[in-house]
Amino acid sequence: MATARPRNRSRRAERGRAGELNGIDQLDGRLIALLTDEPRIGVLECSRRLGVARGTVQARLDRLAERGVIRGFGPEIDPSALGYDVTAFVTLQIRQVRGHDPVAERLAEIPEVIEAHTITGAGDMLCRIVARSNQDLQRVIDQIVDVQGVERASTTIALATPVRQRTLPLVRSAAGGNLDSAPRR
Amino acid sequence: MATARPRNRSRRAERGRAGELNGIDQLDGRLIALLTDEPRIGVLECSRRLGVARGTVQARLDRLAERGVIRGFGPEIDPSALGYDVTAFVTLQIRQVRGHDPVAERLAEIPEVIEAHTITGAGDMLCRIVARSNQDLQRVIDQIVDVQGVERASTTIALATPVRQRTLPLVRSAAGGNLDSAPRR
DNA sequence: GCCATGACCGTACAGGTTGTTCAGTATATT
DNA sequence: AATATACTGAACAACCTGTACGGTCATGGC
Repeated sequence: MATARPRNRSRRAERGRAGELNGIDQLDGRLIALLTDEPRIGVLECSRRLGVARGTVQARLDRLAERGVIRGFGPEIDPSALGYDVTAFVTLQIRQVRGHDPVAERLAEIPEVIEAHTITGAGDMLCRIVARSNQDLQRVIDQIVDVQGVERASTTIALATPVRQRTLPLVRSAAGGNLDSAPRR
Repeated sequence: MATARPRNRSRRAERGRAGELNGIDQLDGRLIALLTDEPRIGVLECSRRLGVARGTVQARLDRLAERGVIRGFGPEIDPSALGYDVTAFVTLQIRQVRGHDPVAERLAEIPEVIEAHTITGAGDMLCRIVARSNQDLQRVIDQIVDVQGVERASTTIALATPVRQRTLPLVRSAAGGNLDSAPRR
């Protein structure tokens, strides 16, 4: 039963030289999918589930990490479990004197600012913030408005999150198709 | 040198009965901080770095996971490494016939929709989406507008992300203060 | 057609880690 | 004073990791 499993025929064609930059093949995709819903399993277990050799999984993981596709395996913290039940988006108007960066630096010092982007359109920056309550939200917003360079802030509260942050569907479509579990074993 | 290390005096006071819901003490915070910037280290290594017994780290992790503070350790995927270089925020106006949910379900079927919230204010929903290029963005937006119930979509492109999604500062302030590395050992 | 290359497989070994259990000690609560 | 909880330190077997090796196969250049 040694050579029963057919090799992936035209792998090199997909990854070899061309397409190496963004390439993600099905195995990569399945690996990511597997790790996404059972993150604590090890390399060996992955190899068993995916039906490939351990070294292969190891190599794939290394390459995915190296290419930056997998940025890390840090713990995902749920702010609401820490008492930060309110999420809001704040659009900032910024005094166009010295650009966004000094503002961003100040924003970064506010723990409740979870994320900040510079944007096109009506506003200049968009921030995601959290707070312990609507009252607390006011406090956070005040802090933001107090930042040098911020002219106006308009806030929108997130009521529900029907689609939670996710990337798997993206991986799935980048890998081309169905990433369901293992072939056998 | 057995009992040299002073115990954390008033731990029970913080966690015991009251405050148990959101409580995160400094050790929890340090543990999370540690795992955040070196996610692949194991329980044993954590215990060494934090200067506590292995069982303690294990217990803390279990409890944090159980309480939902740590949602998981899934791989963080960088969409831009997959070729999705463009990030945008789309505010949706929804025909108020049957609520948001049917719309959310449709949105969830679009891989490029990374996140979706229902919101207060001018719009009804706010989505974060990604695309391979500005052209591709048009395609994604079209898909969104095609969703039954979506009346209008106004899009804002994220140009830069000076503050990347983060939760550590939150943990730091929830745990009360400085979470820097280990005490000794 | 031949060979170098890259990806994969299967195997092997040492060393470290995990899961688990246990008794012992300190602190806060009753 | 008794009890419950949290932590320590130690022990054990089972397992996994890092690493290395030789072997196979398909691709692409010579």
